[in-house]
Amino acid sequence: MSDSYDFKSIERKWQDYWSERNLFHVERREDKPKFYYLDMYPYPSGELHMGHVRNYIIGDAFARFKTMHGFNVLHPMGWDSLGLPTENAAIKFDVHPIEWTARCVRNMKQQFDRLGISYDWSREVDTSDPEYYGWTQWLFLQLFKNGLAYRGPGMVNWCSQCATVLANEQVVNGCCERCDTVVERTTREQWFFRITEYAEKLLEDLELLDRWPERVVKMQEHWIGKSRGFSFSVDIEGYDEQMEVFTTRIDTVYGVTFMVLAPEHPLVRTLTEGTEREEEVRDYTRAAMAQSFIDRTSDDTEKTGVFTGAYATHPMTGERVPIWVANYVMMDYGTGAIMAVPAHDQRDFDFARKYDIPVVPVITPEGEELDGEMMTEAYVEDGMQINSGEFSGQPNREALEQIADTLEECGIGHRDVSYRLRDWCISRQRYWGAPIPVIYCDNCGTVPVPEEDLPVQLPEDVEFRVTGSSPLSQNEEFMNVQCPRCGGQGRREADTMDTFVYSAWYYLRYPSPHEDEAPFNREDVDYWLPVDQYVGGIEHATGHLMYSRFITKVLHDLGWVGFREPFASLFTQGMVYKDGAKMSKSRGNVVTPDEINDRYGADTGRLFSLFVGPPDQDTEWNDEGVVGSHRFLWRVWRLATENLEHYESDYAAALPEEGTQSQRAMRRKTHQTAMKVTDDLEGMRFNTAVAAIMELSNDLGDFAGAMAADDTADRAVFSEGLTYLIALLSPITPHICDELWARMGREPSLFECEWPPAQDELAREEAVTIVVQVNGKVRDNVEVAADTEMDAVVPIALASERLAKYIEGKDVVKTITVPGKLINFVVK
RNA sequence: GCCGGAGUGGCGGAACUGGCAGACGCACCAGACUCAAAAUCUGGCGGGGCUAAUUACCCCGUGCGGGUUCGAAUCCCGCCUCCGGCACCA
Repeated sequence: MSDSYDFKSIERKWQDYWSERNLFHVERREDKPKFYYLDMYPYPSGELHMGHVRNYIIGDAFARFKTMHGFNVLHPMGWDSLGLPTENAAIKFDVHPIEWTARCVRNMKQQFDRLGISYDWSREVDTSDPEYYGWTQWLFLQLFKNGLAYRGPGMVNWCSQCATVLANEQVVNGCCERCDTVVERTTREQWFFRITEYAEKLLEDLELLDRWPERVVKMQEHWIGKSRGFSFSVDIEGYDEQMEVFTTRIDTVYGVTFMVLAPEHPLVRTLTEGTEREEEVRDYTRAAMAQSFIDRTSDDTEKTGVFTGAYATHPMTGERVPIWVANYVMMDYGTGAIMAVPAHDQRDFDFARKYDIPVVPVITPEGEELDGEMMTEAYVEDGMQINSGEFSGQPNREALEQIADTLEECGIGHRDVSYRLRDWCISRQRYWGAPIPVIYCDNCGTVPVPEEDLPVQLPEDVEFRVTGSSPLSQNEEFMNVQCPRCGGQGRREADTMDTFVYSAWYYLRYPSPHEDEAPFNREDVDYWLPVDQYVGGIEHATGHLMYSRFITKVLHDLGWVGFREPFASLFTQGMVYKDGAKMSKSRGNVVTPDEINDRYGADTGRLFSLFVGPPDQDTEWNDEGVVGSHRFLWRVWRLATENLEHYESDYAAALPEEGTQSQRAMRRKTHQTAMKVTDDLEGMRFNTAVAAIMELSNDLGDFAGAMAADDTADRAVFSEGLTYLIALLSPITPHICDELWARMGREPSLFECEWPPAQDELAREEAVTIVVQVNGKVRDNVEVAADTEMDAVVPIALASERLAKYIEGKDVVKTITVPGKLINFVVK
C-alpha cells in the first residue's frame, strides 16, 4: 500500500470485499425497523450518464446512511426492459431485443458496481424475463375477471406507417417519433384497463400522500380532473335517439341557443345520413379529425363548425335548438356533446358570433343590463337570473340547484360528475412486450388464458422489424391455439402490453423476486411494503405513478395486499444539464460515469453529484467542480494518512474531561457536524451535509497542524474528529472511507458500523456572539457566555464605545432582545 | 388561460420557525515552495465611498415597485422574467 490516494485499486479492492462478503443482501428480520428504499428502475439503454448517476447516488448514500442508522434497508434494482425503447434500439442496431437487453443489462450492472452502489442483486427484477411478465399477465387476468380490463373502441394515436398505437409521449409535434408520419386520432379496438372506475379513489387518497411533493399531487389532481355538473338528455326532432350532454352550468340552460357534437360523435352520422347536408358534414368532420392533433399544439385554433340540419328540443322551453358539429368539442371528455350558451361561455360566444347564432343572456351582473346583440364577450361571473322562466330574479347559484332539482324530478337528467381521466389503453401492436393473455374462439368469443398456462411466452423467432401489423400475428405457431374452453380452434391476441403495465407493480416483486406460486409472497410484501422512500423523475408524475397507485388499489380491493398506497414518501430528483440542455445520448452532451471513474474515481463522481446542489433541483454539470471534489478527497486522504501515528482507535478513555479551549472547540465542531449531517441526510440535503463535512475536515486539519504530538488529550480529540469525519463521509464516498478506516486500525466495512452518535452537551456553544443593533442596523457585537441572561448583556452593549456615536444625545425608546442572538436599541 | 417552481457575488449554491446576507466549493488575484511549471500550502475575493496605503469607518446591495415590522432574501400586496405541467375540460 502506497501513501498516494490510488483510487483505482482502492475502489476495486473494496467493491470486491463487499461483494465477497455479500454485504448488501438483506432478509426480513424483526430486530430492526425495516426501510424500503426504491429508485425508479431504468430501461436498459446500455449506458448510464451522470444524469442517471446522480439519481442512483442519492439513493445509495441514503440507503447506506439508513443502514448505518440502524434500519434493515431493502435497496433493490431492476430493469424496465420490455417495451418500445428497447425494441427501437434493437431495430436500429439490428440485434434481437433479447440479445440487446442482455448486453445492456450486463454493461449497466457493471457500471452500477463500479460506482459502489449497495444493491441487493439477488433481488434483481427484469421485466423481459418470462418469470416476471408471466405474473404481469396474471395481473391482466385478475383485472379481466373483475371487469377492469376490456376490449373496445377507443380514441388512439395511430401511426399508419408503423401500424401501431402510440402513447402520447411517442407523439412529437403531432408526428410519430420514429417515422415522422402524421399521427391520426382514430378509433380502434384496443385493450383497456378501467382506471376511470378508480378515479374517485385515486383522487380521494391523494390526501394520504402527505409526504409527496405538493406539485406531483397537484398534477395528479388536475390529471384526474373531477368536475361536478349535470347530465341530461334532449330529444332530437324526427329521431328516436336522444342526445346526452354534460354541463357544469345548468343555471344557464335558458340561454342555450345551439347544441354541439364533437366531430367524432356517432350521432353526427345518424343525423346527417341521407340528408342534403351529408356531404358537407362528412367533409367537415374528416378535415376536423385529420387536423385535430397537430392543431392541438397551437395556441388558439380557430373554432369552426357546420350545421347538421337537425334540431334538438330545449328541455325547459321546448324551443327548437339547432345541432352543430364543431372542432372545439372533444369526443373524449364528458359525453362529446354540449349545450352551448354563448352569452355565458367564451368559446360558445366566439362560435356564435362567427356563425351568426343568437346570444341570449340569462344572468346579469348586479345593476346592469346585458344585451345579446351588443355583448363583446361572454359574461361568465355570477349574477341574477333573467329570461329564465320561473327561475328569473334569483341569484344564479340558487337557481342552479333549483333547476337541477326540477330536471331531476322530471326525469330529464341528474346531477353528475365528470372526470378528465381516460381509461388506460394497454395494447401495443409491437413485438417486444408481454402477449396479452387472451384467446379468440369462434364459439366461445374472447377467452382468457387459464392461469396455469401462464406465462404466454413471447416467441423469439419473429420478424419484428416489419411494419404493417402486429408482428406476432405473422407467427402461425404462436397464433394458432386450442380454445381452452371448447377445445376448438382459437387464435391468440397478437397485441402486447404497454411498458407501463410492467412498471405498475415491480415494486411488489422485489420482496420475493423468486416466488413462483404467486406474483409475490404475501408475508414478504406485508413486511416490506409500502415503499418508505421512492425516488425518480418528475416526468412520471401522471403516468407511472398514477398507474402504480391504480394497480395497488385494485390488488387491495381484491385482497392481495393490505395497503392502498404503494409509496409512502416520494422524492423527485432534478435533471442534469450540460451546455444548457438536458444530458442525453441523442444530444451528444453526456458525461459518463466511466470517464469520471477513470480520471477521478467513483468516490469523486459520487461526492460531486451530491455536492452540486439540492437534489430536487435541476443542475448544470460542471467539469471544474469535479476537480474540487477530487481535491477534497485528497485532503481527507492526506489528513488521515499523514497523521496515522497520532491516531488512536481506542481514543475514548483518553478524551479530556475539561480540555483546553482548542480541544473543546474541536470536539464541539465534531459533534455539531455529526448533528448537522445526520439531520441533513435524513432530509436528503446532501449538498449541505457535504459542506458541513468539509468544514469539519478544514478545522480538523488546523487542529492537527497545531496539536502537540505527545499530548494524549490532543491525540484523543483528533482521533475522535477523524473517526467521525470518516464515518460521516462514508455513505457518500464509501471506498476511500473503508480504506482509511482499515488503515486507522478499525474493522471494516463502515457499512456495518454504527452511525456516529452526536452528543448534545458537547455540541453546545459555550460563548455566543450577540449582535448589537441601533435602529435595526448592526453597530457592534459582544461575546458572552452562552448562558448569560440578556438583561445582563444590555448594559455591556450600552457601554460599547462603537455604539456611543449612535446613541449619544438620543433617547433609547425601546430595547429588543432575542436570547442568544441580538439586542436592538430603538433610539430617537 | 389555469396550476406548480425558481430569480441571492464572475459561477454552483448557503442562510433553523423574520435576527451579522454570501457557509461550503469552483473560478480568479497575491504570496510561499520551485531553475520553472504542475501539485500543495497561506492569504484575499458583492459594489461603492473615505484613506498616500493598511487597519478602522461609512453607504448601497438577495428580479422590480410598494407595505407590515425595532428589524425582511425570508411575511403581505402589485408587477417582471425564466422553467415545468395541463390546456378548446363544456
